[in-house]
Amino acid sequence: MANLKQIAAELSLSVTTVSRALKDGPEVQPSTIARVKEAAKRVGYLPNHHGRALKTGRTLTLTAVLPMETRDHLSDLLKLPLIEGMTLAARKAGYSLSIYSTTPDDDPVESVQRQLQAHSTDGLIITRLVSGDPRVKLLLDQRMPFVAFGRTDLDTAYPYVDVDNEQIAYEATRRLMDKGCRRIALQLLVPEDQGSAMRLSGYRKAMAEAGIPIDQSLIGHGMFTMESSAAWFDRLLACSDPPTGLACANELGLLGALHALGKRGLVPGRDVHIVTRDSTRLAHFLPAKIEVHSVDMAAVGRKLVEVLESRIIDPLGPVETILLKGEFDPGE
Amino acid sequence: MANLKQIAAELSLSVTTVSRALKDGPEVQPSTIARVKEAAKRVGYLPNHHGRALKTGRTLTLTAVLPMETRDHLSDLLKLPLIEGMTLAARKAGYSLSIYSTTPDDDPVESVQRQLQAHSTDGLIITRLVSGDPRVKLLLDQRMPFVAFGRTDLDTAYPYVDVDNEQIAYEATRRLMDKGCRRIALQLLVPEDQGSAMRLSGYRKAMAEAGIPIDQSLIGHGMFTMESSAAWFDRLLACSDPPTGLACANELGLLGALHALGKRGLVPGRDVHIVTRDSTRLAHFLPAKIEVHSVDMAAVGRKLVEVLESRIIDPLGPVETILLKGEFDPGE
DNA sequence: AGATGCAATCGTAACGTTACGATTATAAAT
DNA sequence: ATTTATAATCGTAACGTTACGATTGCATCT
Repeated sequence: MANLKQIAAELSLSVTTVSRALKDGPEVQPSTIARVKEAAKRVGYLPNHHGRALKTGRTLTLTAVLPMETRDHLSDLLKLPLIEGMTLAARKAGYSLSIYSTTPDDDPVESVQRQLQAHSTDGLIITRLVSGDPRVKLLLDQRMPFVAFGRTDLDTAYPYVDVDNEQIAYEATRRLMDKGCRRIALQLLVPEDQGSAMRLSGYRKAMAEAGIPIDQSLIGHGMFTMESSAAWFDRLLACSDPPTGLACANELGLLGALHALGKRGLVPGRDVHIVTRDSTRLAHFLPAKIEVHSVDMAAVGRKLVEVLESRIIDPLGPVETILLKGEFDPGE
Repeated sequence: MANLKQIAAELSLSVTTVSRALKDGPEVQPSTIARVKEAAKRVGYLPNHHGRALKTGRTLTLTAVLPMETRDHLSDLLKLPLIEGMTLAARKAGYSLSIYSTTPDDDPVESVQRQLQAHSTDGLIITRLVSGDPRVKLLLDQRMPFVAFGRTDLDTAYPYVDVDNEQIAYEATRRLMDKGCRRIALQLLVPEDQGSAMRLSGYRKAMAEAGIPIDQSLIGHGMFTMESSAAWFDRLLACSDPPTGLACANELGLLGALHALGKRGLVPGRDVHIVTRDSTRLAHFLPAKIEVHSVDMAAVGRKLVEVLESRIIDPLGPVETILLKGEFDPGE
């Protein structure tokens, strides 16, 4: 296979000059640069990744640690555009992207540690942060460039990309108000989760602006199945003053809501208005009229790589944090 | 960071001996091996990927070339378990997996070529083979270990993993017959596609066994949207002797069929029986009674890696080809 | 003429690893 | 006591690259 040595021999140059010529070194004569580049192209030279990595310490590889969702495959819908966004952005920046899938019984800290020590990556993308995530501290300590998808409750600054849950919930609530709803149900996932807290805050803000008092019974937590979701919405619709606007937490929540409505013969878009999150695909195929507020996951992937890249280039630079806004899908 | 040199210095041994001890070389005294391993563990030694790759020529990296589906995001459902299967199997075998996403305007041959020449991977997984796929020839010529997901019409032998479309269509047809259907509609994607040809063959076989003549009007091609799919099924249902069994090509096809049925007030499972492919998720959430015949994509991913691995270990060994069967999802 | 500066190129060493032949020490055989 | 075999360890080179100081040639200035 072609390498610098061969090109050097062929042109009676030193390896050094060839190396420099290929990166347009200012010390090399323009005519020599041209000759070298021509020869490199002719013999199909591509730099050897490992020789370079060994010498420079840069691997031109990024690694994304992604948890496998064996339990809830619906949320996977979001993961694929994320992967696509990351891989393409990485490629554009000259990196290749390695995917490290973790199973539920993998120790997340250990999986990060292994990546660190094998020196096989220039930067890490971590996802699914937990409260006080130990990986953040570990990576900061070791000075391994990284970026997190999501925030957690740490007082140290670290680079992350996250979805602006507050804005999303605010806009969803406002949209339901625009449809005339005043009693609006908000479905959340885990109350202790940072994202859910932000969503609640956005909801509260919209309600306060409209001068509508908060009814705690319209705020629900912890529905992870369609069944439990349906049961909750069913209970709400059964009460004396039922909600006329529903903000679903995700796709499962939407299906639960539809189920509950169907049971009572209520029609979405007429009797009740629904806004849901990140369910473009499903909502698109359902006959019901549903508004979808979603985040461009491919953009999240791109941003993750961009932040990580700038982190690698300048590890001591300002800590970038990015919040991505959601948008309503255009109506049909 | 810990390396062989440091361990050697600490134990007053040569780098060679340490290197050998860590791989249980028979030339090293057992007591020395123990000492070395203890020291390695203590200082947190992990072999440097690039030093090793440079010396041995093996990178311990596999690369999967995956096309991005900007057009039809539904089929993506199948890709995520595929990725998960591949990454986990790769990890188990001591490899890391790199994802190379290609956009529709990437030249597939060039993308493979780049991987080849950068010497940055031990093996390639290629997908979406086209008729007479030039990549197969290229990779065989260059002796780069690879495995394909899917078959194509080449007379040269090459390793692949594929889905047994013939068996799947056969079983789907049989299942509909078991429900009492005799007029069975078969929806296919692209007629010139190898997979569709095999499906047709499986359908024909089942029909022949049951002594039912083939009605060409019940075999449909090339529906890539829900709308066109709905239109086709609608036309079928409108005719004088409509089908009572529908075999849908994929999720879009299923949605089209349901749409057509709903329009005429027909109920799946009562008036018409439906079998569809790889739509577990969607079918699970729809109220309609639908049978789903699906292939375990995580298993496909695992098999791809396993075949590729054995290819790397023994490039001149027998060419493995694997056909994976589909299965009906268990009823509720 | 000799010194000075600059442009262009070269040579050596190093990154961390492994392959392989050389070397030493120890025990067994003559 | 000398040879021979064996076990254990060492030293050197190499994989392909890049960093850096050294070297060469040539024009310019005093």
